[in-house]
Amino acid sequence: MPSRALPYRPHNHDACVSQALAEARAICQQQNARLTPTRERVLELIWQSHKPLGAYDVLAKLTSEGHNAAPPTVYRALDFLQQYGLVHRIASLNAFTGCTHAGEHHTGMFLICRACGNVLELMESSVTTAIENAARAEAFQPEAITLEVAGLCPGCQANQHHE
Amino acid sequence: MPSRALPYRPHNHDACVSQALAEARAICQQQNARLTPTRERVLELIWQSHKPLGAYDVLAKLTSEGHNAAPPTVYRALDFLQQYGLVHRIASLNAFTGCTHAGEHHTGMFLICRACGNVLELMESSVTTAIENAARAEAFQPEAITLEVAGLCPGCQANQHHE
DNA sequence: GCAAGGTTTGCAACATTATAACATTTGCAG
DNA sequence: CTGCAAATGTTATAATGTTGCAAACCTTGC
Ligand SMILES: [Zn+2]
Ligand SMILES: [Zn+2]
Ligand SMILES: [Zn+2]
Ligand SMILES: [Zn+2]
Repeated sequence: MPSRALPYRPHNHDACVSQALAEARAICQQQNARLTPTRERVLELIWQSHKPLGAYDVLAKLTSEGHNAAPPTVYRALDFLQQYGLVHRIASLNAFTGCTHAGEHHTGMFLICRACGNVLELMESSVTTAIENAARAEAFQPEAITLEVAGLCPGCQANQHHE
Repeated sequence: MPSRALPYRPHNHDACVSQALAEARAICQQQNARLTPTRERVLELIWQSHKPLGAYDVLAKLTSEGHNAAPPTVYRALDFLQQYGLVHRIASLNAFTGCTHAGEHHTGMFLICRACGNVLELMESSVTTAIENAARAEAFQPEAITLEVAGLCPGCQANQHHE
């Protein structure tokens, strides 16, 4: 499996997209889930960049393509994609981003640049473990972790100096 | 400063509220911020329990008290309270909860019980540090951390067995 | 093939959460 | 008192997400 490019720097993003789509098709086939045209198109739209997309942004792109879509169309597709671990919802942005570790059963940690909007998803099992241990120390049984870090990506830190 | 009770178990919650209000008054006085009646009342309403309250829940309580309130009334008060670290917004719930470490300059970690809805705010500097280090390892400059853990609190884990 | 049953989609309406814009009032300093 | 900034009232609207039901569509067993 090819490694992922960093979202911040220019890269062959078409490769990101095609890799994500290929993985999605494989995962769905393996799990007997139907990656219907609408669902696949929504996934592809979300992967158009590394900036999370709002549900209504997706909706607008669909309708501009002539697709006869309404909010439930998008939310249902997003629900499906989340269920199979193909996209993540970023709670602090009310937006969705393609999962860069699909099929790996993980807890994502998201680095969100407040300047350029790009998101990098990390999979830091040590952080996840530390969080779970802190929860269990309070006798709390953790099930789902939302971990989102806002700040400045490397590129946007550099740009700060010029202003 | 008295220590905080765990939200899950029965406790003298009036003490939680009065402590929170006293701390809020002290913090605002110290910072020359005006804890106006509306703002103080909103803070008190949020502290009515350890379950986060939606902005419109607060609004409903205000109007039911005869207060002539509209959405901006509540959101402005909440903005103020957040700014001075007196309440936190829980992104995964679109709701607000009283800060149990007001004035301590911290990053909260929230344990959210999906069964009873209570929230416990932890201040785990080791977790925070681990997160920041993971971010910096990617040359990312972290500024704000959203860390919310959904699961089952001790009480609700026990109740699961009886069903 | 084809009927039955479950899944997916279309569609309309609605619910919830949050903000914008502008007028008015209030508190405070000079 | 006067003038200014901060806070609030008021109306409208934007942005995000859900419900309910009917139609279209697979798939599976016969
Ligand atoms: Zn890319
Ligand atoms: Zn950036
Ligand atoms: Zn309490
Ligand atoms: Zn609970």
